[in-house]
Amino acid sequence: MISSKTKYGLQALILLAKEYNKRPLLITEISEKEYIPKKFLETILLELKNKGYLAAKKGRGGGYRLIKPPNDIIVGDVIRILSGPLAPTSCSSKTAYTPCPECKDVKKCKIRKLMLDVREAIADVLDSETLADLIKR
Amino acid sequence: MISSKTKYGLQALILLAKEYNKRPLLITEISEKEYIPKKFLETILLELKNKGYLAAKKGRGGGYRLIKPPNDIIVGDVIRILSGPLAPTSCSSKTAYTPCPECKDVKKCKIRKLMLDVREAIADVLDSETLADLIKR
DNA sequence: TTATATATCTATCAAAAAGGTAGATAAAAT
DNA sequence: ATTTTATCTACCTTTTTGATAGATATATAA
Repeated sequence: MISSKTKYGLQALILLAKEYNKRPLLITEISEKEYIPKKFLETILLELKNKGYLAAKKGRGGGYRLIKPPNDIIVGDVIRILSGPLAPTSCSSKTAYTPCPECKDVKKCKIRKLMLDVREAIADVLDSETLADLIKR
Repeated sequence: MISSKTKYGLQALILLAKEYNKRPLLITEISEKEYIPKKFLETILLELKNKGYLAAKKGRGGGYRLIKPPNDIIVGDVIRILSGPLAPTSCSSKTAYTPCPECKDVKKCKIRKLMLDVREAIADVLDSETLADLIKR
């Protein structure tokens, strides 16, 4: 299951993508439209800003906007930021590989082999989907 | 990420599958071979028994054994028992569908549509893999 | 320059889930 | 009867999730 945080982040990005190159959106605005707790949303947007996805402007006429065009934003990357690696186990992660502490022989582990397949299946979907694709669905 | 519980359960089932139609395995035995905390493993094996996957026998010469042959056991089903639905959101689950509480229109939700694809990708892998396949990897 | 509108920072907090453990009890075999 | 095993009852601790309150910094407009 993805966390509420991740879902909220995607919902916000979808709204922001629709206003790309138009006007910035306020935290309050996004919060109300999507029924996302405002203070929680604050922390999510801040994180996405710190990771280089959003620009923020304070004061009247301020708010958040997307930095990159929606078709340059890979959904898989957004989810990695908000939820961590896509892989079902750390030993099957490409971006954050670590072997299980008690694993006798990583190369022979049947569960890992299966999870590598699962990871690939998930990544195939999420890494070929941009924010622009998502909106068009 | 799958939980330790799920990983432990799969490890135990793999051992049990290798002894299918031979001898029952003791909790202690599985626990020691796979470095699984014994008391925790107890609860996992009990759950798999209650779901119809294992038979248990008390007393000397007892232990746990698989009820069904390894190629009749679908890994996806085992994971559903130990971790819950495969889908990334409840609104994208086939076996445990519930809409998000604040969702305006489930049919139009872009995130859900994406997650349905992810769910399918995961299920394609896990529901076509039996315990027998897993061991052969 | 002051007021107002906005994002940002600091510091917590509560609830739920994950990951266990202790110790008594029941049942089967010898 | 004794031993060996699973099972049940009842907790417990740590981590993660999902927040909230309140002060502060910064930008704009009057």
